[in-house]
Amino acid sequence: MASPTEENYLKALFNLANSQGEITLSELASRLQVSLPTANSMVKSLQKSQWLNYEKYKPLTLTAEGQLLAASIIRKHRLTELFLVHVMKFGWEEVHEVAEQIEHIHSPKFFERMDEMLGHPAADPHGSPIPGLDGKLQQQSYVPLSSVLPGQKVELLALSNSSAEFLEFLNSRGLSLGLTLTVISTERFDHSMVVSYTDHPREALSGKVCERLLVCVQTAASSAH
Amino acid sequence: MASPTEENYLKALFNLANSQGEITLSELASRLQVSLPTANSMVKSLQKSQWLNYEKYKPLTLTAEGQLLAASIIRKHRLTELFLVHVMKFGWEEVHEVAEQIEHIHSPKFFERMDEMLGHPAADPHGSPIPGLDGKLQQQSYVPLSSVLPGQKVELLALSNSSAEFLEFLNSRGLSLGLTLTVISTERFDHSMVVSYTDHPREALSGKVCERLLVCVQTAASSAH
DNA sequence: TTATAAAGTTAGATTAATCTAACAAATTTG
DNA sequence: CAAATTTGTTAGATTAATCTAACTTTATAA
Repeated sequence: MASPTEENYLKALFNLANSQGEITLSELASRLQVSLPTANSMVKSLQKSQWLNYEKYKPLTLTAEGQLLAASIIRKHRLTELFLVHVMKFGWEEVHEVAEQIEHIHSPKFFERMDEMLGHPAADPHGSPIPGLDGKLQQQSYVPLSSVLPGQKVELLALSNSSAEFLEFLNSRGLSLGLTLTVISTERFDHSMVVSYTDHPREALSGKVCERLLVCVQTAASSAH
Repeated sequence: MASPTEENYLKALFNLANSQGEITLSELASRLQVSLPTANSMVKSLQKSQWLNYEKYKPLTLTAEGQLLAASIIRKHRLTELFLVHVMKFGWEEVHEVAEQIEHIHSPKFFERMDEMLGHPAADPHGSPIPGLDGKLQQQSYVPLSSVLPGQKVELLALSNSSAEFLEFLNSRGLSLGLTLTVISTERFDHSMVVSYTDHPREALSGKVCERLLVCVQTAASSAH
């Protein structure tokens, strides 16, 4: 069984692999704020546990087992964040630190209950996908509202940034997650957009705002039921 | 800050002090399933952190600080158990192991939210009191039903043992926590009792059962509102 | 293409938590 | 009260996770 420390290394390796592709030891060390020799010796021990492929001076890659384990920790982290926000009424800014601790709890049932209580969500409040129990990441299908063309209907599913001020602004416009928006027009010169939604037939949103609203474009398949 | 290991030692010391009074090193070691030298060296390190009074060959006592810290961990443990049962629908038998892990989470808000969601409970499902934020244990006012005199009205608040069979038995008699019972008579020879409660004007309970039902005798103060 | 810089490795030390073996103090008991 | 037993202590080793210092390999660049 992996120690919390090992789990943190696996998580970092997984995240680096999914953004950079190749992982170097220095990247790993700086991500985890440890010295190179520390990362080096941990890498050797993760190899011994069969979670990592390691050869001297070569880039690092997770084994299939390592990927599965890493994904399960990220799944626990993201479920926890959602649970804290939706069930325990935490603010989005407050959840990360606690989730970093709770992700290391060993109890399949605990996290499956969270998942049930949340209705099997596919993404956390920041729009990051939640790996399934099989360790597979659903490909992230969110796009910023700013990239949507006029006439399209989209569902507001996440925010790329959730400062208190931004949330207040959204509240003041009656914007909340889950809402369906229709893009009416876009302004080429400042990238602002006019959209319509419940009780708001014409609302203008600045380019900055539109970049931060993550939406899912509704296809025939996703809007049918 | 205390490590999870140190927290477990403090918890054990607190519990031993509250049941045995004097704590010996061997009791501590056997409670925690570690060797005597291990307990000995940890005891010295707890002393250095000012949580424990220690002198060679003398019994162990927690400092005021140590008691406060220990109580806060027990508070987190018991709140977690209740939260798992009442909010997350765990069975009583399943909660202990998870609570042993979650009690080490550092997040005042997390546990205060649990406390709120549970309505500031004073005792866990086994009848053990939950220390307040000040580290004080409400004096446990539960007594076994077997020690209650005929004619008295009591409230069933906890069980001293909650095996699946016992819970099933209670269900079959319509007995549940929170119920008000009136003791009709006791049998001196086998310690069985006859009690009455909702829809059960005369129910005989064996001495064994009566010992396991923890009740609070209703005073004028506690039954008025 | 060789010199310098960056990245990676090895060696050796430290701290926390654990162990066994050996010894010492305190307590129990014949 | 002295012998035997229990309890507590010290010494020394181990493992995980970390560090600094010194060195080597790979990459960059003049």
